[in-house]
Amino acid sequence: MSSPWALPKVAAAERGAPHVTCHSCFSLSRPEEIMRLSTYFLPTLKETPAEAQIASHRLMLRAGMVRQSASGIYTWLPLGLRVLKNIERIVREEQNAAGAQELLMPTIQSADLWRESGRYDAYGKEMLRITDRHEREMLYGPTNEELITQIFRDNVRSYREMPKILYQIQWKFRDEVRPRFGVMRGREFLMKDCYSFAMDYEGAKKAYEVMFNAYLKTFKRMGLTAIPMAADSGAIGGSLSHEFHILAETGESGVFYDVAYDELAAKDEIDLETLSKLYAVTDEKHDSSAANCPPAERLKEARGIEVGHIFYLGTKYSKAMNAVVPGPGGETVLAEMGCYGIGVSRLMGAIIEAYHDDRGIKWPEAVAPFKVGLINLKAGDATCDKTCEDIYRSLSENGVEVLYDDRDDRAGVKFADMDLIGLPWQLVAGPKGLAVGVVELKNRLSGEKVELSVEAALARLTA
RNA sequence: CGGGGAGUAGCUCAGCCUGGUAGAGCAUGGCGUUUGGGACGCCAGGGCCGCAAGUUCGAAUCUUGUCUCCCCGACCA
Repeated sequence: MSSPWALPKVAAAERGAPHVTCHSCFSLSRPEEIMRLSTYFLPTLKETPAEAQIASHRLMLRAGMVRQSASGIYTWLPLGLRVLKNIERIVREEQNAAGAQELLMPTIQSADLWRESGRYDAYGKEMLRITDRHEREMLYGPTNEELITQIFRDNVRSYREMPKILYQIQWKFRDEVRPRFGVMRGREFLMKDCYSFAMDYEGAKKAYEVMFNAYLKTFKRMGLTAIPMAADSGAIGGSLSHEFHILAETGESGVFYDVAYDELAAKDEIDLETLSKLYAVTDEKHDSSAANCPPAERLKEARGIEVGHIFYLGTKYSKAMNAVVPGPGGETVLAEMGCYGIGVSRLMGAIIEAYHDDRGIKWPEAVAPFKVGLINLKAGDATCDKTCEDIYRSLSENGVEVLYDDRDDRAGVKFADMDLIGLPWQLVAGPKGLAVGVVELKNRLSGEKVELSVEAALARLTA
C-alpha cells in the first residue's frame, strides 16, 4: 500500500539519499495557508463542453466550478463551492436580520407526513420517492411545509411564543422532466426555505412584508436587481404571492413591468408603498387592460430568471395538519402561515448571466470566490517570488482573500485563466515592472488597468 | 411526457453512407528552443468506438434492443 501519507516515512528511511522533488509530498511538507494555483484544484477548460448552451453553464464548466454528475445533478468544485458559500452567507445574514431563525431539516422525509396534507398523491412524478429496507415509503424533500408544520405544532404551545419565522438552507430534489441550463434548473438544488407562523392574518401579512424587504436587500447585496412580480401561486397554494426575477436575456420567464421600477430600484431604501402600486407581472398574468398597467411606452417587456418566490399560505397546512396554538382566551387558533424561497444554487447562474463577457466571468465582490488574483509573471525569479509572497501575506493579514498564480507558465495562460474565473481584481507582478518599482492592477469589471507601486496597490485593495 | 439529435482518447470532433490494422486538433508526460495576453519543434503515453444481442470469415461501421446525455415544447426555486 502506498499512500501519499506514507511518503514522509519513506523519506526518513532513506535519509542521506539525494532529495527528489515530488509533487505529491511537496504540498504536504508545506503546511502554509497560501492558496497557490499550482496546487489548487482548478480544472479550467479551454474548449466549451458540448452540453452547455447558455453563458453561465459554459462558464461554470470552463472555470472549473462545477461538474455534472448526472442530468441536473452537480459536484461543486472548490472554486464553485466558495461562491455558493458566499451567496449562502448573504442570504443567511439577511434572513437573520429579518428576524428569522435558522434550523436544519432532513432531506429524506416520511411519506406518512405528506399524506397528512394530501400532497403525497398530489405532488406527482417530480417527487423522488424512495423505499427503505423495511419497505417504508420515504421521499427526498422537494420542499418542507409538512415537516416544518409538524415541528411547529409539536413544539409551540402558546400564543405567547408567537409569532415565529424559521428557515433553513438545505438541498432539495425535484425530479424535473427536463433539467437544463446547468445549475439554473438542476434536479438537486440548494434552496433557502423560510416559513412564518402567526396568530392572525395581520401577523402573517407583516411577516410577508418583512421577507419582501429582506429579499430586495439580499439580491441587491449580490449586485442584482430583482423585480418583485405578482405571480401565480402554483402548486404550493395560497393567494398572495410574489416572484422575484432577475432580468436576463436567457431567463425562462417572460415578464412585463413599469419602467418606473428601474428608477425606484436605484435607490437604497425601497419604498414598499410606491413599489406595490407599480405594474410588474409574469407573462401568464399580464393584462394590458388592468387598472395599473402603464401605457405601452412605459411598459417594458423582458425575460427574467426567477430567483425567489414568496407566498402567503393562510391555514392551508395548519388546517390539514392540525397546527393550532392556544390563544389568550384558551381558544384554539389555526396558525396563519407564509413560505419564502430563494434558489441559492440558481442564483449563481443568474449572477453569471448578469456579469460576464466573452472572456469569462466578472464576479461582483460580494460573492467572488477570491477578491484578488495575484499573478506572478515569472515564477522562480527571486524578486518576483518574494514580492508576490509579501503581497499575499500583507493582503491576507488585512482580511483580503487572494488566489496566487505561482504556476511556471506563460503569461497569456495566466491572464486568460484569471479573466475566465473572473476575480474582481488582478494584481500582476513581473520582472519588467518590478525593475522600475511597479505592479499592474486590473479591475475585471471595468477592464481598467493602472501601474502603481506595491504599497499603493495594497492600499487600494485594503481600503 | 411528446418531438428531434448525439454517445469514438481528458476536451472538441472526423471516420459510419460503401464492413477489413481506430484517427486529428487541443490537453497530458519527456527533451530542446522560447517566455509581459491561451508559443514552437521532436518524441511518448493514452481507446471493451455507451452496453447487450444478432448478421458476417470479419462490425466503430449493418440490424434489433437497451442505457445515458443534449436540444425544442408542456411543468417548476
